[in-house]
Amino acid sequence: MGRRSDHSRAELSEIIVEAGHRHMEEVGFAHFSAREVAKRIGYSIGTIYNVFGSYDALVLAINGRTLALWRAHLERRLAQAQDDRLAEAIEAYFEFAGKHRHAWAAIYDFRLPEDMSPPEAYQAQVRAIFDIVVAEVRAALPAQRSAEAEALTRSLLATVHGHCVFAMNGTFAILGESDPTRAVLERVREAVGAVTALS
Amino acid sequence: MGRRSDHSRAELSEIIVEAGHRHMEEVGFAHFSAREVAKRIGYSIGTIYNVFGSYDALVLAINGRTLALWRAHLERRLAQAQDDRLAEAIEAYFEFAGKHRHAWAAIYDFRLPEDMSPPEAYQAQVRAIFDIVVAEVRAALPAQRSAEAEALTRSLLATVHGHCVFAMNGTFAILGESDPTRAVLERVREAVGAVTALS
DNA sequence: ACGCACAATTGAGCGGCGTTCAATTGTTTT
DNA sequence: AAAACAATTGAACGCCGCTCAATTGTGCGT
Repeated sequence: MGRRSDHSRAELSEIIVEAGHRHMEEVGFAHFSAREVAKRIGYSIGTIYNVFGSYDALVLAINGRTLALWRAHLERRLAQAQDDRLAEAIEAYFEFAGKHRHAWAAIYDFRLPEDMSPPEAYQAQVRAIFDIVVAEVRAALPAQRSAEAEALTRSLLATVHGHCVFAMNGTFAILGESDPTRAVLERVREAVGAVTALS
Repeated sequence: MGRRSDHSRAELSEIIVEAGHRHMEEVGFAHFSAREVAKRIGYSIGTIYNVFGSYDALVLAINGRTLALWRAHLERRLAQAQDDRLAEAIEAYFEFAGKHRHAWAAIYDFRLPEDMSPPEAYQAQVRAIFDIVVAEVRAALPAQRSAEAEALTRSLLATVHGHCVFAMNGTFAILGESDPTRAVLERVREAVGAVTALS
């Protein structure tokens, strides 16, 4: 058909995303380049564009893979969790961000044009992670208050995320915070405790 | 001396940062360009590099200006605050981010090389904003607990920041959160309340 | 008056980027 | 054998960050 190896679009898409993810992991969003991904898999730049159509779509696919890995990491850590599952989830959040700094940061560094929203598959990845955490928050809440689990989880995810961002981007270093996970665990316990307290 | 207008380096630096800030505000970090800044002020690209030395230093100067504007905004809103000063501070945080979306996001989109840390003047801007908030948090705490104000403020800033990020980047839209400031205000009240409660 | 050091400014040139698309190659189908 | 199809290429375009030898005007010493 074409020439050298002749993968189907679907196969190539996999290969590109995998190599792209590695490249992102190594150099970070600011130095990521579609041309370099092409070079690494031995294809030309044109092929990347035939498969993904645009730089944005390529980055979105790579970030989607990062989200999938993140979710897998979270599930693995929760599967082996003892009693304190919320603490385990928070540590898993920080651990993934720390182990995959560049790929993790790329999720937030990349923004698609203001008038577009991410494809459904990408949004589903976000919700999948959310759903895992909702289950843990709901389990930590009194049964008669479990209707509040989703709203509380959105807020607690944002809380954990904020601490993680400040830990990774140096803001906490500037401000003298040395133990971000302890701090955020306190915040989460207070929030859960506040719901539990008023029975 | 040179030619057209012959500003001193210090004057030019001001002019560049101002035009650069406007450009950043208009197009965002991803489409910001030093060449475009030069074009806008009627200078050549070379002059930008004579003054700032690198693209990174230029962006850092522009982000420093954004932080200064942010701090001024915060002070203005707190000066006209009624009773609930913490709520006012949170609203000011969100309001600035909303009014200056692109410039605000650029503070976090930009990362300097891993082995470098931001110049002291930049760090001072971050601490200046922190100090304003510390004063408010301390005022909300029982007198005998004010030693905890700084650690708590670091954590609460991260909490507010996380909610603001999710509000601005669409994560809250995906998850169905429609009132982020209400949510974060609850978290802040719980955290302050937890310190106040155990006398 | 003259020359000289100095400060400010230029812009062509380099390599790299995202993006496009006519051309090429090999496989299927007819 | 020819026509349709799928995969792949890479030169070309306009943009980017960055460098630096050359240029222009000012003020100062003599």
